[in-house]
Amino acid sequence: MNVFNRFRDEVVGIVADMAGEGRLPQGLDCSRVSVEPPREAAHGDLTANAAMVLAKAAGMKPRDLAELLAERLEGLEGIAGAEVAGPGFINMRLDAELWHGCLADVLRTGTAYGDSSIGGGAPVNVEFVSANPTGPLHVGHGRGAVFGDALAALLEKAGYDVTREYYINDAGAQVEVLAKSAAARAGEALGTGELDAAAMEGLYPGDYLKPVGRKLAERIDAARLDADDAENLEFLIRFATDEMMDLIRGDLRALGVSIDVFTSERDLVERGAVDDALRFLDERDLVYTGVLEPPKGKQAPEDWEPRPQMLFRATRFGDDVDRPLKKSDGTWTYFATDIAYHLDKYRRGFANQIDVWGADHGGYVKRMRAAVKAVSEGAADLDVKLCQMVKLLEAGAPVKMSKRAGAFVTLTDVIDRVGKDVVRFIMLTRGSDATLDFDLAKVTEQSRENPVFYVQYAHARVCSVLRHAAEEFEATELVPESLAAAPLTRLADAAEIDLIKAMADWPRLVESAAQAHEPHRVAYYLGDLAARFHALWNKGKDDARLRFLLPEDRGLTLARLALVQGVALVIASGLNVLGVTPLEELR
RNA sequence: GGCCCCGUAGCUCAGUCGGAUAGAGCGUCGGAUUCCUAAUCCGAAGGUCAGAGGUUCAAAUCCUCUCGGGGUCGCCA
Repeated sequence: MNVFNRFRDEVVGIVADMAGEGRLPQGLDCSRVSVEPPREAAHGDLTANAAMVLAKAAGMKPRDLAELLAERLEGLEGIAGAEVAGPGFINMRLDAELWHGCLADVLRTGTAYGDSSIGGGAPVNVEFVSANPTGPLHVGHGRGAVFGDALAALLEKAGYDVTREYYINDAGAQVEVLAKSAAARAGEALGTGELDAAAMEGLYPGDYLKPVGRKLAERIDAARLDADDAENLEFLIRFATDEMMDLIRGDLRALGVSIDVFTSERDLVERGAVDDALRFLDERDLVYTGVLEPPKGKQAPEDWEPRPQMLFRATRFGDDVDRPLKKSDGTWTYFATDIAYHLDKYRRGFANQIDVWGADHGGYVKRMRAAVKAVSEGAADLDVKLCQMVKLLEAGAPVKMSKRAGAFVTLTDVIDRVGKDVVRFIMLTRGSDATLDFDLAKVTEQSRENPVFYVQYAHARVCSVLRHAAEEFEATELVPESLAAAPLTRLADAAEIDLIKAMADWPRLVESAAQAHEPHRVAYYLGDLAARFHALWNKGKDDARLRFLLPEDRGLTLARLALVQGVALVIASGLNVLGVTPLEELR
């Protein structure tokens, strides 16, 4: 348990004890009581808001209640002092030994430090990427992939049972276009000559389909390339989407993302999942035939005509209008199959669902949440995380992406250029709902400006110190388990204790970032921890007594090695969540 | 017109289930290197948290309205 939760329990316990003694009312609601590090270091190590939160119900002035609680807290083991401040905060200082204990805990726990049980093993489904199987992933997909994967890892660290899922949109018109494009490329391979832009009009023009066409040409004869034949089309779609999914799986592998479950829209439709879902809704009177108002935009679509449609009563679940389930040609809308898909996820045991989408899908959030409420009868919750655009830059100038020529910058282009670790870290240096500038030149710079480097450098510096130490100490003395037994009480400088406090904050950060579904907080935390470490390092330049390696004092040296090893472990623990490999050396 | 996201230092952005004197990097100015990687660090200056009301012990954070930027709006996914 982390130090903050531990003392929160103490505070709540004291309130209960005093209620038992009749000094406070029974049954006070302590759910809003928190124990946190104060914003100002001068206010001590911990601060509790209990007195302010409980004052009204207790019928006391906040400061009077705070005094009562502070008196009891002061007597607790590990607390060096407790005083009332401001409107009724209880500020506590902790014994240095308690912080030394935290460091020993880090060293014994290793990169598992920060693991939490708040998830309680509850299943969570994180659906992300879900790019159409019509081509390689581009940079925007990459952001969703990194975000989803890191969020999944964060939730795992917080104790959830996470499934990473990819929804393959292989049933719409776009895969027919793909099939025809692949057939055209196969024809090209069979000797009809190179296709120009005009010949690819309305098809996917990218070069990535040329090898698919060649492969297709080797498998079948020209007669089967006629996509107007339904049976042929069926085959071509299967073939081409399988090829595209291989391509995408390769892209994801290059990014270090591994998906647990791929679900095919086509399979869902074929096994009747959409009919099932719609029957389910219909039985509850949530489907009806009606006519929608035209959109009130300044330009109503020219071909708009009022038409009776099958609609879902999304307005009953907080949406603004009811939503269509069938297109005019009688096939299901994307929304209808997506309802079936989310019902399928719910029936597989996921009452906790997270979807990661691009920001251009923002208009669908309400209806999808409405649908999840409907098909689970209120039992499931869907959180949709929208990832904003990535602006790709080259030394400050926008990188041109020509979609028309099919020559857009792919995710693998970027990974090849800067490496998967850099891509992953940079993608997580902003909240998902902020647009992200990704400068190809800057992200590989070795400077303070580059957060990836800055954090990696801190880790590498620790490794460098340990390499130097290996000249004076046995390898067995330097492993974390041995360092946990070093004379840690000799760590007495305020900057050293501050560094431990920063480490002690990691478990708390894991929990809050996981609950907020915000993995970028991990990247910021690591930047902060790295900064504190670099600062301490430089103090050793001003004052040689603060250096980590002191030839004349083996005990203190071991204590400091324990300290820096702890930093490296926490950084590694955080980088593991982000899916970034901690480096032992920078060149 | 409806809905969603955003508006915080000159720039790029953190901080938002309400907490004390609002933070970081860059940029500007001034410093630190016979030394465990100066690839780093220390200090200074820089704010009407878009604006106006409201809720309360307490608002950048919650509510309402206004302004500004972006996204989106049946038969694309």
